[in-house]
Amino acid sequence: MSSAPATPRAYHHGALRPALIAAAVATLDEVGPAATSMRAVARRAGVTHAAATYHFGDKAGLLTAVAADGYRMLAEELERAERERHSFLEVGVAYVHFAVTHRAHFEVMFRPELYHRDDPGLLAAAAASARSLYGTSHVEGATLASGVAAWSLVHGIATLWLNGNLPEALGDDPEAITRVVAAYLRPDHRR
Amino acid sequence: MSSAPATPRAYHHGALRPALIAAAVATLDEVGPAATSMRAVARRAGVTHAAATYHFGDKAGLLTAVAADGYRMLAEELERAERERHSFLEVGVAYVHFAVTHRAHFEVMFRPELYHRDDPGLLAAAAASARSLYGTSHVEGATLASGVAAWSLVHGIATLWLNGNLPEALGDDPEAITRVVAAYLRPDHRR
DNA sequence: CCCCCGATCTTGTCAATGGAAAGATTGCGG
DNA sequence: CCGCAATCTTTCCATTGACAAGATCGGGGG
Repeated sequence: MSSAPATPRAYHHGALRPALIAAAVATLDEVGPAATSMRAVARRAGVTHAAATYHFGDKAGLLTAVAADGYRMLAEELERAERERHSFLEVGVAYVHFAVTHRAHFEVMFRPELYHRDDPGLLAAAAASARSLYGTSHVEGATLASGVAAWSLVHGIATLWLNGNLPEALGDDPEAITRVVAAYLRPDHRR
Repeated sequence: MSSAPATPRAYHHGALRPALIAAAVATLDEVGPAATSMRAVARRAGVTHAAATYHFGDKAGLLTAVAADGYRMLAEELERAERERHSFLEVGVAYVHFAVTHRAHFEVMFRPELYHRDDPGLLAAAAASARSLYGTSHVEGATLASGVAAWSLVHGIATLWLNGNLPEALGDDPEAITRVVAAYLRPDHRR
């Protein structure tokens, strides 16, 4: 009866690909992108590093999958914020919230030298995120610039926060900081 | 007479430390921080990898020197912009200009996991940069938040530009983009 | 004047890494 | 039921960062 343990550890894992991605995210969260190695990720997933190479080609391929997942999740969170809060500011807050709660994904996403920029799946996911950020209207000129201003502001807050570069006097809640700091954007571009 | 060639290549280099830093910056500019190795930097400087280890302790030590140089140069450029242009906006433009023209320094500076954050020389240089950014007045509350807003905005523009994430419709001049985008900051916090 | 000592740089070694090649194992379709 | 392709392992190689030990140089004290 007990011929099949809880984790069969069969020769064929069955779902190694997502398991490796999860292991990569966990490792990235613990030691950061620089110190994350294919072998450590594979060890965490219980396989050899060559198994990871088989599924993703190379290290950049693995991180490409992580980045694509990140863009998908970001698009979803931004859309939900837009849908539920109906506020441009709260979309920005959601952006910072994503960066802080999904640090591994976020850091990989904005370090293009780590992954394959031309991956089709990644490009599609990134485009979806951009749509959520700028809104559904692909406008030019002033509206585009205002969207970039809002994105740059929250992106700056997120990266500076993650690197520990924001003054301590602002407190330790990045979302609250976003609300305070974003107040210095001109309000006339909000919906 | 010709016993001393142009570059003596003596056993003692004479100024290996700054030469290694320059080689590191050149390598960083060419292949990025991830692919920069101690050995490649040492090769470029014409010495063995162990020579670099002797002068900087480890790889993080070398990058600490690069980051400290970067903070010193940034502080200088920001102060000059403030002195010559008398405009808060132009200080932000100078920030983006620094990031684009000193990409190697900038990328290392804001990747703290790459260097020794507690290095005294680095801390001093970073503090000088922060002073130039926020102005000489160390105020709290609203003024601090407005300074962080301006910093976050230009930092976001700089990092997004360096990663190629800004829409192409904005053009290819990051300083011009900064002037356009920064217009969406409330003007009441400028001097 | 000369030698010694410390600063500087090299050689050699080691474990870990990414990648590639080749082989082992498995399960599925014909 | 069998062959075959997908999946995973083993093995190997060049490179890297770090460390230890040795070689070389230069300047100051005797």
